[in-house]
Parts: sequence; structure tokens; C-alpha cells
Amino acid sequence: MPQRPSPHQYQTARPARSHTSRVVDDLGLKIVSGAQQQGSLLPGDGELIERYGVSRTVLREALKTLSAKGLLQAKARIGTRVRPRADWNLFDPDVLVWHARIGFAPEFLKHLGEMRMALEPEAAALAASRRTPGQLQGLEDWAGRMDNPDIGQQDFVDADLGLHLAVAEAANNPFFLSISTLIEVALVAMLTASSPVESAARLKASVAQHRAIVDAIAARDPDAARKAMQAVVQTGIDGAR
Amino acid sequence: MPQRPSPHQYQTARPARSHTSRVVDDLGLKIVSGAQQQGSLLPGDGELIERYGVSRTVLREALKTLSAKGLLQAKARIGTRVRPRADWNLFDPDVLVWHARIGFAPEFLKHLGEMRMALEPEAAALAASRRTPGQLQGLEDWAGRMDNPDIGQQDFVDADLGLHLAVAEAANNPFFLSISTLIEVALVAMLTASSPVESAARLKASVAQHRAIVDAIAARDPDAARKAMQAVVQTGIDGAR
DNA sequence: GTCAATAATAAGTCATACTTTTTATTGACT
DNA sequence: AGTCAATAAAAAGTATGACTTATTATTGAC
Repeated sequence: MPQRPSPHQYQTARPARSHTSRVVDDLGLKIVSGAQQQGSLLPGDGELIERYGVSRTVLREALKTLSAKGLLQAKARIGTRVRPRADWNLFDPDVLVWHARIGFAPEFLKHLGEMRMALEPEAAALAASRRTPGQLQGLEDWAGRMDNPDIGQQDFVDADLGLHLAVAEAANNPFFLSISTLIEVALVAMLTASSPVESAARLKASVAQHRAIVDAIAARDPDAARKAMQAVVQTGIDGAR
Repeated sequence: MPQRPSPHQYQTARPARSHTSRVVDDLGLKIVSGAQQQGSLLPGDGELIERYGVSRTVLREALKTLSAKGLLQAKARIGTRVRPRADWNLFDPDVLVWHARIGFAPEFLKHLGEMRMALEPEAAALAASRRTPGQLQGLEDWAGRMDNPDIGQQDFVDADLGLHLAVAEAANNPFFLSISTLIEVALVAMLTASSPVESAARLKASVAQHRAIVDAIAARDPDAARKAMQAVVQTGIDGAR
């Protein structure tokens, strides 16, 4: 049973409101949600052109975009099929946001948590050995923002997210940059799934956990950084139940 | 100094030799290789249409595909720019294969190794707790194939790759399926970078290491599986140095 | 019953004209 | 001189219609 979608505004939310992106968005959402099933054949151009009230040009460019993300495959004489989920590029920011928009099924939440547990602790460990002085300063700043006692709910989430993204960046490995949207979606998903109003005690504990990550990175201690991040991610997973 | 590209045939190698895919391929390679620099403006349609000898339709669909992968961004009145590498979807199979085709810079090899080290041990740990009987059988089969004393070079690589992909699949988490191409590219990269003819002793050691992974997964021992996979990946990284 | 010619279908391509968005320029007005 | 709004220009975006190619199913000869 999917949780309700969160009101969070994802970075990926494109202001590009062209006809093409409207069609991409709607079809992408239909596919990810299962309204257009895996392996199924899309309606022919004629029907889709009529459904969306666009030209063949727009429709084809939209299908090209979805094909590029692994969601569709066109074959002559057959038509355009929805590819099996195993072929989707789940790390694609759009695909991730579509998953977020349909609400988070517990199963999906679990899978997201497992990815965070694989990636973020390693990112923290790498950051500990490779962070630049400037990156460390950025991390300290984010930790400082979280530590503000009368911080609002939204600002806390932003600071939390900012810190995690800063860790990923400080790993100085471009692959960890590519998972920024995954971190964003996963973190927001877990915070959304947990109680909307966290107790002051829990907030304080969270701040301390995050501070431990930054301290370990400051001390250039990869193992401590990894452990500290594992604790944070585990807390997030537990909170989301 | 990039290593030479390997002769390996990647799964992603599309037989789709349409005009569009030719343009996508060529431009994608130019961008990834840096021949078309990050942040730079692409030539106007007129010039690209002439360069590739295609229609505007084909050119636009190619640009849409590259935009979908995060490589390009179009803005009215400005033109189409190559986005900074931080925005590329490095997990996209095509983007990965383009990286492979230009040869592996030591830096890129290091980053790939770090990703493997983050992902594969966790996949092995998850597989240990979640693998189905059928998946276990598949793993045993791959290990058996590697163990053949008079196996050829190519068949050994195939079995090696097959086993790693089977572990990722047995994690029963769709995100780990999405990194199949990453595993493939990284593994081939490391085998390519290491000595082309491995000694019999090293091959035997490799077989034993892989067997340990399968045994741990069979025994439903996540920690042992994680450790065994870490050893394998570390060996690959060391060999590539 | 096999196999090759062929018909049918949907994707792919081309050419052209037009619309919208965004930025730079121009020129009036304070 | 400096501000600001009207306007021009450039490039992306959209629309339309006709045509080509690839692939599969059908047909018919052997």
C-alpha cells in the first residue's frame, strides 16, 4: 500500500513545460505506476496524438526520451513496448521522481534504504580521506544549520538533505554525484514515512548523529565516518518502519 | 593516459543502426571524450544537419535522447549546451559504454572500483539472505563454469561476469539490477587493465575467491558473503593498477 | 508441408512552414 | 546619463504531409 506522495519540491522538477515534457511526464508516470503495464504495447501514434492533442513530432520526441531512459523500446511492424522494469534506468532522476510521485510502497522504501546503506557509508569513508578544506567547511555549515534549536520542519529537512549531498560531493567521485537525486528521493521518502512531527529528543539525537559524520570526516577517519553514516541511514530506515 | 579500449562486446551495443542512433552515438562519444567540452554550445542545427547528412527530425530526436541522459540542455534563443559532468547520468548504460569506448583513464578506473566496492559487497550480503533456490543454482553453475581447468580466456571472462551479475540479481532489489552495465563495464575494464594472460595460479586463486562468495550465499551468511565479495573486488582493483 | 514471394503495418525519415520563448537591442522618457 | 519598456532577432519547439525502410504475417507455388 503506497504512502501518500510528499509535498517536497524535487530539484529535478523541470520548469520546462513544453508539450513534449508534458507527454513525457504523463506517460512516464503511467508506466512507473503500472497504469501502462510492463511488456504492454503502447497505443498507435494516432490514438496518442489524439489523447494528448499534439503533433506526431511532439509524440515521437517524447517516446524517444522515454526510450533513452530504458522505459520503452520501439520495433518496426510491432509497435512500441514498455520494457520490463529490469531495463529501466532506476538511477535516472526523472524515473526516481516518478516513483516518488506515485507514493512509496513499503517494498520500494526498503529497496531505497538498501541502496542508501550501500552507497552513503562508502561516500562518507571516501570523503574522510579526500575532502578538500572547502568541502569540510561546507559540511560544518550544514551541521551548524541542523543544530539550530528553533529551526522549522522544512529547514531541517533541507539542511539534512544538504549535508548528505555534501558528503556525496566530498567523496570526489563523479558516480556519487550521480546519485544525488536518489539520496534526495530516499531521504524525503523516509522522512515522509516517519512521523511528521519528530520529538525534540529525536531531533537532537539526529543532530548528534550527523555531527559525528562531519567530525569523522574532519578527522580524516574513514572507518569512523562509515560507521557514523551507517547509523544515520539505519535510523532513517527504522523511522520509516 | 587512457588504456586502450577492450574488444569486449557490451550487452548494450545496440543493433539499432538507424540514422538517429548513429548521431546519438557519435555525439555522445564526442561529449564523453571531451571533444565537445562541458558547458560548450553545440553548433546550430544547420551545421549538424550538414555534418551528419540527416534531416532536422533525426537531429532533434538525437538531441532529445542525449538530453534525456543528462548530457545536453536546450534553451530558447541560446542554443543547446553540453551540461557539466555532474549532471550526466553516469549509470546510464550508453553513457557507461561511451566511457569504455574512449579507453579507461586511471582516475576513471579508480572511481569505477570504488563504486564496485560500495555496491557489490552489499549485493552479496543481500543475496545471502534473499536468494531463491533457483538463483542459488544459477550461482553454482557460474562458479562451476569458472572452475573448468581448460577454459578459454573469453569464456572465463564471461563466466566471471555472469557470476557477478547473478549475485546482483539474487539481491532481489531492482536497483542492483540497474547497475548491471556498470558491473560489466567495470569488470571488463579491470580485466583489460590487468595482464592479458593471467597465470594459472592466479586464475585458480580467483576461482577460489568466487567460490567463497557462492558458498557464503548458499549458507545464508551475509557477513561472509560481503567479506568474500570485498576480497574479489579488491583483487580486481589491485590487478588493474 | 516447406519455403519463398509479397502484402501490410508501424517505425523511421525528410522537407517545409509556422509558433513560442528568451535575450539583446533600441529608443523614448525621466 | 540612466532606467525601462517596446521591439527585433535567434534558436528551440510545434505542426503537417509525404515518403522510405524494416519486420512480420499472409499467400501461393512447389
